[in-house]
Amino acid sequence: MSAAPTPYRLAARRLLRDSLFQAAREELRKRPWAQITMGEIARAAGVSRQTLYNELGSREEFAQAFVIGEGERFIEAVEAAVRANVSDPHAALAAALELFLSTAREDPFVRILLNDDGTGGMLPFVTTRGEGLVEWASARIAAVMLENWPRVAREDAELLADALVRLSISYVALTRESAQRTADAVARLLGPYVDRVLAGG
Amino acid sequence: MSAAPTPYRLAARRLLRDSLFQAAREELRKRPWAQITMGEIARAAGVSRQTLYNELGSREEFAQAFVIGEGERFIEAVEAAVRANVSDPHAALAAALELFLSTAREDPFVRILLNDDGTGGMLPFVTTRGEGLVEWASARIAAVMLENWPRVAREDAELLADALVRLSISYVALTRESAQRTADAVARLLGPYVDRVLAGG
DNA sequence: CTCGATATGTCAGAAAGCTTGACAAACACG
DNA sequence: CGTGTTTGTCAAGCTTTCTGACATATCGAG
Repeated sequence: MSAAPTPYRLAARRLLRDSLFQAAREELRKRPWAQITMGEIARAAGVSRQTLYNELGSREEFAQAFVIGEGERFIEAVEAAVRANVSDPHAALAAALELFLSTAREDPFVRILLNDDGTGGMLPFVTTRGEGLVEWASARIAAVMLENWPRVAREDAELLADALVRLSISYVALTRESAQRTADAVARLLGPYVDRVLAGG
Repeated sequence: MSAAPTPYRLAARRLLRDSLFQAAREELRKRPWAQITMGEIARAAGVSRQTLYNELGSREEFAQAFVIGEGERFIEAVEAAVRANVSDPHAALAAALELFLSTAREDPFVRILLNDDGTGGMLPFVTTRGEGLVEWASARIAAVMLENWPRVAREDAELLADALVRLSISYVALTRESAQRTADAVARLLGPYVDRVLAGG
């Protein structure tokens, strides 16, 4: 059926997607999402409109994939924070969340997201239309948990990861306290559950 | 006729060439040039043999292009050294040469070149078959000279650059003294000529 | 509300690039 | 000297991208 694509093919594919996302990123610096045309993105990437549709499906799918792509920048740091605190799960939780919150707030793209006045921005793609993003991020988080704490049941890890991702998004969107205090608070909140699942049930 | 290629097309082209060069680089770590097949390079890059030939022409042309590609790593540092010494051309000359010699000697690929026992290595492609390399490098050097010292005549810059490139290659291939002393010596040797052409005649 | 303009999503056909299998010529080795 | 490998090239087949066109949906102006 689908034979394994050669290394070069894979790289070319990634290059294409990256070019399109890069183009979108640059357009987003100039005007909000609603005012950016699929055709403009394609043209800015130096590619035909059809190619964009072939690769990303639709405007909706493009936006979701784009948001997930932006998330890559954060998830790696988060995963590293977890791995650096394998011996102390509570600390890992707090560190990862704190790292995420503090770096996200300084990120140019996140700032654009937060500046959304509700008319034509990309905010829906991390909230109401954010299924893809949440699924993707929580799968990554659950994976890193299972990798580092093998005694945790898959179901438990997935629930925890899902909740964490949702809380993280919420706290980025609407900050009450410092990243530090927020992270500690969430760590206290979820600590008991963590202890329970770590004990194996 | 040849319409301007779009950004993505250019990037894809570069990706292809880079993949092929990368593959060659890795093969060269295992065995000498003469024992490496065009087919092996293509396969290692995940591309068909035909594509390699379409892109690079022939084994000979591939080797020349490859050597020039490796040269990119050095020429940038050299150009930077020149730009950092615009006010003192003698110092620029010495600094650039010294930088080139000392970094080149530590470079993995250059070491492979120097280990050539004469049977089947790539050494010819920087010496007897090095027209492409010398032309390319001296054009780059001449360009950076003309850019920084506009009073110099094109012809004079080209002669100087050509000689410098040839001397550089020779000194890398066959070192007598430290990079420092060699660079100073060459700077003394060519200093008078530099003064003359800088004076505009 | 309707009209006109623009954007989305899709399609078929042309063009470009990559792959495959084959081949003659050159070369290398035993 | 012959056998096997490599080089360089070709044609045919696929895949991907481009182009122009189209129906449909959406938005703004009058």
